[in-house]
Formats: sequence, C-alpha cells, structure tokens
Amino acid sequence: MKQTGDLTLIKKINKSIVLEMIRRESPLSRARIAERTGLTKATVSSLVNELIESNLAHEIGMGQSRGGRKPMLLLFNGAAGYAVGVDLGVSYIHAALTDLNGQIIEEIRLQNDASSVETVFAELKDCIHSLIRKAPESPYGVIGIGVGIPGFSDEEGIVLFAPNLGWENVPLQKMLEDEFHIPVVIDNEANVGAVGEMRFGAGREAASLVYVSIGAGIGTGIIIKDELYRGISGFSGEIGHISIHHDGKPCRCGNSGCWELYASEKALLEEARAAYGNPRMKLSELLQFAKQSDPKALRLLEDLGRYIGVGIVNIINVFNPERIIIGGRLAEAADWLKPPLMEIVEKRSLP
Amino acid sequence: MKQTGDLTLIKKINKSIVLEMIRRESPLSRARIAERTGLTKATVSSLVNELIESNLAHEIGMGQSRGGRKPMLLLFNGAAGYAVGVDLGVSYIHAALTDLNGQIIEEIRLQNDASSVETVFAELKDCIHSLIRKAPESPYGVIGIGVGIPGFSDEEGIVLFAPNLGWENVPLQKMLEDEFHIPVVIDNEANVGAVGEMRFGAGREAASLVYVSIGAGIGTGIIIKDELYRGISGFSGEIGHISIHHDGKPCRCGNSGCWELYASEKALLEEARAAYGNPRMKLSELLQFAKQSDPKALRLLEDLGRYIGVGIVNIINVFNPERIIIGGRLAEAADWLKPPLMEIVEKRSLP
DNA sequence: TTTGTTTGTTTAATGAATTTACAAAGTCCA
DNA sequence: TGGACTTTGTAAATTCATTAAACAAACAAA
Repeated sequence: MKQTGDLTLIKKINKSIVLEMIRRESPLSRARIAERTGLTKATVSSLVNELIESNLAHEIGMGQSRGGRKPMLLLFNGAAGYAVGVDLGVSYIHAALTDLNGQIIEEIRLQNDASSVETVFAELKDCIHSLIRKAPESPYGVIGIGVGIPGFSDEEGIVLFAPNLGWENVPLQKMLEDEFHIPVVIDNEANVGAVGEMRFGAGREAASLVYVSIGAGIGTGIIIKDELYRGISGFSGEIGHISIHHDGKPCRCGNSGCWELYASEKALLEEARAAYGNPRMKLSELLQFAKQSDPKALRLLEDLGRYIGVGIVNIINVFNPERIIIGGRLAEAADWLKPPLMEIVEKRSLP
Repeated sequence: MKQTGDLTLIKKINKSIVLEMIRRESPLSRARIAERTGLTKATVSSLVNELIESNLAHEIGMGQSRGGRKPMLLLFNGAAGYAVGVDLGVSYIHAALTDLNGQIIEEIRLQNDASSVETVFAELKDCIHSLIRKAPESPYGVIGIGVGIPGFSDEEGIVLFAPNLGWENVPLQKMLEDEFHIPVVIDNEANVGAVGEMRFGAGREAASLVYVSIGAGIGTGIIIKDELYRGISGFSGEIGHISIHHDGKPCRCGNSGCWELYASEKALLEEARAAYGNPRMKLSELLQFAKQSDPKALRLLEDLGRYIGVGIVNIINVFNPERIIIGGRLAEAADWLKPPLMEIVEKRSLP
C-alpha cells in the first residue's frame, strides 16, 4: 500500500515546512513565512498558532516595521525537548545531552578499554541515565537517543559487525529501547558524522557531500540531495574498500589493494613501526617526531597524504559531491597531510 | 519557494498513484485499486472516471466474479500518445517511435561516419521527422523526444563534452525543441540505459542498480531508490575513472590507472593489436579468433574479464546495488568475459 | 429462494486551504 | 498635523478532495 494523499497529509506537509522555516531562519514573522512559502497569511497564522500551542515556537516580541504594522517575531523553541547523542568509540564513550537546536547542554567523556558487550553496555547505560537526569523540565522531555558505532548496523538497529569492538549481531537498539522506553537510532559512525556535518557543520550549504572518517580504518557517509544514502543491506558506502591497487595486498574483506590498507591510521602505524623498528609505536609519538621535523616521519605522513588523495580523487570522480569532509583521529595530522593530498587531487581530478 | 500542499496536490498525488497502478497491473478493477491503494472506492471511482475522460484509461469489459457483482476491468491506454527515443551513437543513429507502454511502433537504424555537428543534426532531424509522420492519430500525439548521447550534458540539455563525437557545448535540446516544439530531454547514454533497464529491462524489480556500459570507454548510470543519481554538475557517475592502479597509466582525465584504461573495448583492442602485430585489428576479428579457440584471443578476453571484475567489485563495495547490469558493445563477448569476471567478483566481494 | 458477497455509485460530512474583507498599527510626505 | 499608503495579522465565507455511510446492482452458494 502506497502513501496516498489526504487532508492530514497536506497539513503535515505545510506544518513541517513552516516549522522548518522557523527553525532555520528565526526570528521571523508570520507575514514573512507566508511570503516565502507561498502559503496564504491565514494558513500560516493558523499553523503557527498550533505550533505555539504545542510549545514548538514562541513569540518574542515586535520587530522593526518596514512601513506598516510591526511584525510579531517568532522563534523556534529549542527547549521544547532534549535528545541524547552518543559516539561509541573503540576505546571511549562520548555522550552529550542537547536541546532541539543541537546546543550541547551536558557532556560526558570516558575512556574504556575495549571489552565485552556487557561491560560496554553497562557503562553506556549509566552514561545515558545520568544525562537524562540532567535534562531540564520541558514539554516533551528527552525524545530520543542516537548512537554512532564503529561498524555496520541494519534497519532494526542491530550491530551486525563492529570489528574493532569485537561485536557481532548485537541488538543494541532494542536493548536501549527496553531500558529507556524512548526511540533509539543506531548508525555507522561515518553516516552519523555525515549527517552532522550537513546539519551543523561544514556541509550546511551543500546538498551532497561525502564524509570520510579516517581512523583505524576508513569509513564513509554519503549524502545525496540532503539525504543519507544507504545501500540495500546497510553495507553500503564502503569506499574504504575500493581497490586502488588491483593486484595489491589482500584485505580481510576479500578484495585486494583496498584503499584503507594504504590510507588509514593502521596503515600509517604499520609503516612507522617498520621504519623506526619500534613495534609498539603510537600515533602520538609519530606526530611528535613530525613536529621535530624528523625526515622519516615527514616522509611517512607525506606518503599517507598522497594515498588519501588517490582515494579522494576516486570519490570526486564517482560522486562529484559539493563537499568532501575529512574527519576522524587522523584529522590531527592535517597540517602534514593536506599539502600532498591537495597536490594529488588538483593534479588528477576534473575541475 | 518550496512545494506546499493544497487540494490540487493531493489530487495529483492520488491520480498518479491510480494511473501508475493501472499502467503496471492492468487489467484490474476499481475495487481492486481501492483495496491496494487504501483510497476509498468513491475516490477511486472519481479519479478513474477522469482518467477515462482524458483518454489515459479504458474499460475493456467484465471480468470473472469472485462471489459477487462482476468487476469492470480497466486498461492503461498506451495509444493515448507516442514518444520518440534516439540512441545517438558514435557511428550510428538508432531511433524509435514508441507508444506510452514503451512498445516500439517504428524503428530507424542508420550508419554514419562521425562528422560535423551540422551533418549529424540534419540526419537526426530527418530521422525524427519521418518517425513523427508515422505516428498514428492519438489524443496526445507525439509528446516528447529523448536522446541518449555518448558524453556529458547539463540540466539545460547542452552537450558539454562528447569526446568520441568531437562535440563540445552543443545546445542539442534547444535545437530540437526549436525544430519540433515538443519537450526534449538529453542525457548520457549510460544514464538512459540505466533508466531503461529499470523500467523495462533486467532491473524492473530493483530499487537500486548500476548500469555499466562498456564500449570505447566505460560509462555508468546509477539508480538509487528508483531515481537516477546525478552529481552536482552533471559530471557524476564517472566510475570508469576510478583508479584501480594508483600508479598506473596516466589517463586523459588527469588521474592515473583509471578503470577504463584496462577494461574497455579500446583497451582490449590496444592489447590485441600489439599481440597480433596488426595495428588495424577490429573487435569482430578478435571475436572470430576467440570462436576458433585461439589461445591468444582467449587469453586477452580472460584478462579483460578480470579487469572488468575488479571494477565491478568496487561498484559493489561502494553502492551495494541490488543489480549490476552490463551493457554496451562488449556485451557480445559475454560468453568469454563472464567466467573470469564472476570469479573475481565472487572471490573479492562481500556476500 | 434466501443469504451473503462483491462492485461501483450517491450523498452528506469533514477539514484544510484559499479568497475576500477588514482592523490594527505603523511610515511617510505635504 | 493629518491624510494616504503599507504592512501585519485575523475572521468569515467559499472551494474542493477525501472519507464515511448507505445503497443498488449483480452474482454465487447453500
């Protein structure tokens, strides 16, 4: 059965258009909304009054007149409700309570060593509980929880596979919903990052963007026409597993010469450990060497930047997005990575 | 100004849902449409009667009763109008007149040697004129013209760049609209192929598919959620220019080791000409050798199949589409290409 | 023959947007 | 200072597509 149209659908469409406009362009008046949406003033008045009644908007007083009666300015009520967002990392949990504007109200960061599902889930639970306790009184309370994970999940919020956590088939969404009784969404960390950058970050003006998160591996989130693109079974966006060397090193994904074998933190550390003969070398140490202009370290970072660039060129050629945003832990090394990366990109991609 | 909702929007939505259902599942009755869409019988009746009045549907008589009054069956009226589709090739023009069911009514195929824009356009014009003359009398007449071109175009139907035709910045859409005064759409041959396969071909059941057209180069059309994906400036989908060999041969696109340098007809012929010492060897000759089980030819085709497979694996890893459809001239060689291709795909991609 | 089912239409009710009119509160200029 | 014009927002009447309910026609099965 398809989505058919009726009167309630119309109202939903128009109400959400009005709300969205208030959210993004407030403060503004009813008259201006009518002008910009094409709806009549009467319709806008009625919808706005309903929004005010349901606490999603506020009147904040008169504005400047433009030659006639003064407009009553409207503001989106970010304090109508709150939400919890969690970045579930391999060795940390980073959780935040935000209002509906995305403003962070409370934050918790804690380190943990990758351990069993039970331990991590217990910590996660405590974390979220204490954030919810800190939420101010509000009409809608805490409306939902979102979790970004370093791995794949399906539509039902089951963590199918998170190699670096060692998780497999963990029904995280259901576990959290059973605990907190509010809606929970689970998604890949790169997808979450992509949506975040689109809404609040560097991609606010762009309708299409690719977010590349370079950490232990490479994760990517793809936004097309303001919407996150998912492949059919949730396994899409594995740009990290594009082969950039068709007869290169074998990858655990089955393919050979995958990009992430050459352009990830893991790859960098492997090279570095070989170069320095120190099998326990850490990223921070390498960056120390680089700061001291150690030629070996600089060389390693330059190579890495170049490899990253090769993959970026592929992304440009395939998706031609308006923006490419690079995030993840390796972003700390941006100073060294950017020049060789940009050189490759400029040389190899269409304008 | 955004699309707001009003009563006419509702009607448009519902009418198109009903029409689409008739088009795809006819013959069927009003009652069945009501059941399947969730609309009431009264609404469906009213919409169907309007469709009949505007000649888009027909009643074709009573069907079998299922225990009550016999249903009046409805049929989509494919003869309400006609359309012209053109495949503008490098050395040929292939044009067809179809009805609204996509049934081909008339067809014209002609060879031409790649020549100036003026000559090709004159031939194209004659071609289309003679097809339009052959269109039967109908309520809507010939409603539009679609042209697939071997190159890039923008939203205004300007052929930005068609290397194998030698065209640059040709406003083909406007030229045709000025001549015929009906809507014209221009698009890349691979995009057109992708949409065609989705509607009428091997991808009818799939919501996402990638169409790979392997000819002189490699073109790709990407369908996501039943919609063609275009990059921001119309230059997207250049999967052919994914680098599969990061320090491989330089490509005229600026990148190195592009897939199409290894997996296209051009690549095959270059290898073949070198192998046989015949600088004018043609594809048909090579296929002749292959038919005679000539080991050199078989080897070349096997290599090509493997290279194609490498790129297909990349497509799977990035898009994870429901279907991948391979078309183009090299499809003739499918018998030899398929085994090595499938071997690579099975070995290297996730299930 | 009776009962129940299926198809499709008719009629009245519902509800959301539009149109038209208008009151309130300004600005601007002579 | 006063009148003309603007701008903002609300109110009442109108329009129109859908739904709900009732119903007639046609038919199968008991």
